[in-house]
Amino acid sequence: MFFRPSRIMVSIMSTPENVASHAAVRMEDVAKRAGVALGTVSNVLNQPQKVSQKTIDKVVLAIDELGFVPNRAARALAAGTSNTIGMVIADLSNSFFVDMARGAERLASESGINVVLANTDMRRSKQAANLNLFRQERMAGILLAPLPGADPTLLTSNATPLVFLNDAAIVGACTVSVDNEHGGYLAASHLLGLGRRRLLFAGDPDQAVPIADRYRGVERAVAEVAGATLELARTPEVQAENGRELGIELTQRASVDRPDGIVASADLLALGLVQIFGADPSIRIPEDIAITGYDNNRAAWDSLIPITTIDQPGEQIGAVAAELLLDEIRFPETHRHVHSVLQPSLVVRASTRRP
Amino acid sequence: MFFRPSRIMVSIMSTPENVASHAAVRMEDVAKRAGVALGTVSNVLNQPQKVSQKTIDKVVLAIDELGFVPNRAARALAAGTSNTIGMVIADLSNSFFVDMARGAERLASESGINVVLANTDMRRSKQAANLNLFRQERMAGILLAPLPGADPTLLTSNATPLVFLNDAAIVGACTVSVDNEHGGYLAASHLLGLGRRRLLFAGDPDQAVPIADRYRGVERAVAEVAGATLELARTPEVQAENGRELGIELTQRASVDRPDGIVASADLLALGLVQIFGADPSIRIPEDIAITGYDNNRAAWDSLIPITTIDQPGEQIGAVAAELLLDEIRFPETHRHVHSVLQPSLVVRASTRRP
DNA sequence: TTGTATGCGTTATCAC
DNA sequence: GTGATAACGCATACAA
Repeated sequence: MFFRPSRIMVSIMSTPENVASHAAVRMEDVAKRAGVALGTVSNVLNQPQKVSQKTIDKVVLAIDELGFVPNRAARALAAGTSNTIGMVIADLSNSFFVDMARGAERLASESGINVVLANTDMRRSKQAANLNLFRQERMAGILLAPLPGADPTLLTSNATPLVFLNDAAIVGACTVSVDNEHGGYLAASHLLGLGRRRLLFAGDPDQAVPIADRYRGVERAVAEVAGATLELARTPEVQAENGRELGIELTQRASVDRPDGIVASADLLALGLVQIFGADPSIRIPEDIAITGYDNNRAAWDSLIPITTIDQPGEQIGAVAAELLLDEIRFPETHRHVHSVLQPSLVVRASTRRP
Repeated sequence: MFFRPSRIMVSIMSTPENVASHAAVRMEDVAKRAGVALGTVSNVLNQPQKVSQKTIDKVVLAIDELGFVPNRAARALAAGTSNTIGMVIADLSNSFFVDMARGAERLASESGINVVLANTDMRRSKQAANLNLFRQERMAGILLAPLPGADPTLLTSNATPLVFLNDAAIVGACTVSVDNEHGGYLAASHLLGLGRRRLLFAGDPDQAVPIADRYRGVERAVAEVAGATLELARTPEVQAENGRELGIELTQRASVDRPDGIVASADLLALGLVQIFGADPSIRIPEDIAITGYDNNRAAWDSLIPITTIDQPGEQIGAVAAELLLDEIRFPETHRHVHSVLQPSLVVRASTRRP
C-alpha cells in the first residue's frame, strides 16, 4: 500500500559517492591499520585500563580514519550479554507513558545502559510482537507498561528479566505502580478541607481499574467527614466532551441540588466541566463549585482557569522500574521481586482555591 | 542515584522457580528434540515453503515444548542483515512525532519489518548516542526526526541507510517534510475567503524556521487580496499563556484597531486567544475575530470553542519516510534520494465559522 | 530432506 | 602488550 500525498514535490538527486565504504570495516582492519593485535583493539573498546595510553591513541586514530563502527550483534553473541534494555509502552500518545520512558532512560544512562522503545499503540498483537522482538534481540532486560488487563502469558519466557510498570496485579515479577486509591483520597480530602460537603465523582469506576481505585479513595475520604455526601456521575469516557455534557446537566439543576465539589477522574473531564461552568455567569469557580482533575496533563494548566489536579509520578515510575530491572540483571540469584507503589501528589490551582 | 518515593510499599516475594531454564535453548536442541537436522529448523523459521507441513509441525511442537526463542543477534550476524529499523525522534512529548512513528510502524509492518524507537528528548548528545546505537546494532535502516538545525555530521557514516523526517534542508539523503509555507497560506486564505481583511499573525518568525515559513505563506495570501493588511505580533513562545497575554493586549485596543482574523502559529497560542476573547462579552468569535491555530493538537478540538487549524500529516510523513527507507534498503544501487514535501490541510471548526 | 562444514565479527583465554 | 584460537547461535551452501 503506497502513500501518495495529494501534492508531492520530488527532486531527483544523484546518489552520493561512497567516499569510504564503511560497510565492511572490522576490528581486524583497525588492528592492522594501527599495527596492533585484534585483541588489543577489543580491549581498547571494553577494558581501556588494560591498555597503555599510547596504544589507545593509535587505535582510536585508526578507528576514526577507517570509520569503524563496532558490531553489537557480534558483540552480544560473543559476550552473551547486551547492554541495552527494551521498553514496551502501551500508548505513546499518552504523555504519562512518555514520562516513564524519560525516567527509565535517565536512570539507565547513569549505568551506561541504553533504552530503546516500542509502541504497543493499544493493540494486543503489537504488545506480544514487541515483547517477542526484544526477547529475540536478547535485550539485557525489558520494561513493560502493559495494556489494561493483566495477562500472565506475558511472562511465559522467563529468560529475559522483566519489570511491569503501572500494573500491580502481577506476580512472579517486579512491578511499579502508583497508588490510585490514595490519589482519589488526596483530591477528595482537599475539597473536604476547603469546607465542601456535597461531593461528586465524575467517571465510571466499572470502566477501568485505576478509576475504581480512585473512587474508593474518594469514598474513604468522604466517610471520614461527618455530614459529607458523595454522588457518582458515570460518564461514558473521560474526554473533555463528556465533561461538558455532565457540566450542562449540572447547570440545569437547582443550585441547592448541585455539588459544591467535584472530583473528576481525569483532567480532560475536569476541563470540560470548567469550560461549561466558566461560561455560566451564575456559577463561580471555585466559590460555588470547586473542581479537581487527575493526571496533571497540560490540559489542566492550559485551562483558562487552571485546574487543581493529582500529579502522577511518571518519571519516578520509570526510574524505579529501571532500578529494579538493573538489580535483577546484575544479581539474578540474590534478586527478590518487589512490588513498589509510588504516591501521587496534589497540585493546587485556581479551580479549587483563589490564588 | 537511588529513587526513594516518599512512601513506598514493598512486598518481598520469592523468586520464581526456573520451571524451564530457557536461557540456553538453541536451534540444535530444537533439531534434536524434533528429530530433524539443524538446517531444517532454520528453514522452518525462514523459508517454510521449502519444508513439508509434517516436518513443520514437528519442529513447531519442539519449539513450543522447549520454549525456544531464536537469537536475532546470531541471525543478524550470520545473515548479515537485520529486519528492524531504528527511529530516532527529537521529542516524544510532541504528539506530532508520535504520529510519525505510528505511520512508519504501520508501513514497515506491512513488510514484516519492526520499528524500534529512541527518544532524543531534545538533547543533542542523546541524538548522537542513539544514532550510534542503531548503527552499531546494524539496523537495516534509520529514520531520523532530527533536532532543529541541520547537522551534516549526522551523515558521517554512510553504511546504514538514513531518511530524515520533518527536515528538508539535507542533501545526500532522502527527506520527508511538510510544506509550512502552504500551511500558512491555507490558514490566511481561509480567513480572507471569509471576508476578513485585517489579519494578524501571532508568533515569531525569527524563532524557528517552520514559523518563518508559515508567516511567508500568510504574507503571500494577503498580498493576493486587495485591501487586505497583515500585522505581526511576535510572542516569546507559542504556549497558551502567550496567547492569553496577546489576547488581553488586543482586547484593550479600540475595536476598529483590532484584527478581524488571526493566524496563530500554534494551537496553544490560538487556545489562549480564544480563552480571552471567549470570556469577553464584547467580542464574538468568529463574528468579530476569527482565529486559526496550527498543528491540530487535541488542544484545538478540546477548546470550548473548537479551533480551526492546520493539520500536519504526521502519520503520512512517517509512512512515506519508511517507504523511501525500504526502497533504499532493498535496492541500494538503483535507489535515488528524493525530497518529498507533503501538504498540510485545513480543518475548519467553530473559531472561524459558525456550524 | 539430511548431515556437515564454513563463516559472520567479537569476546575471552591461552601461552608467549 | 602480542598472536592464535575456541566459542557464541545461526544462515547458507553443499553433497549425499
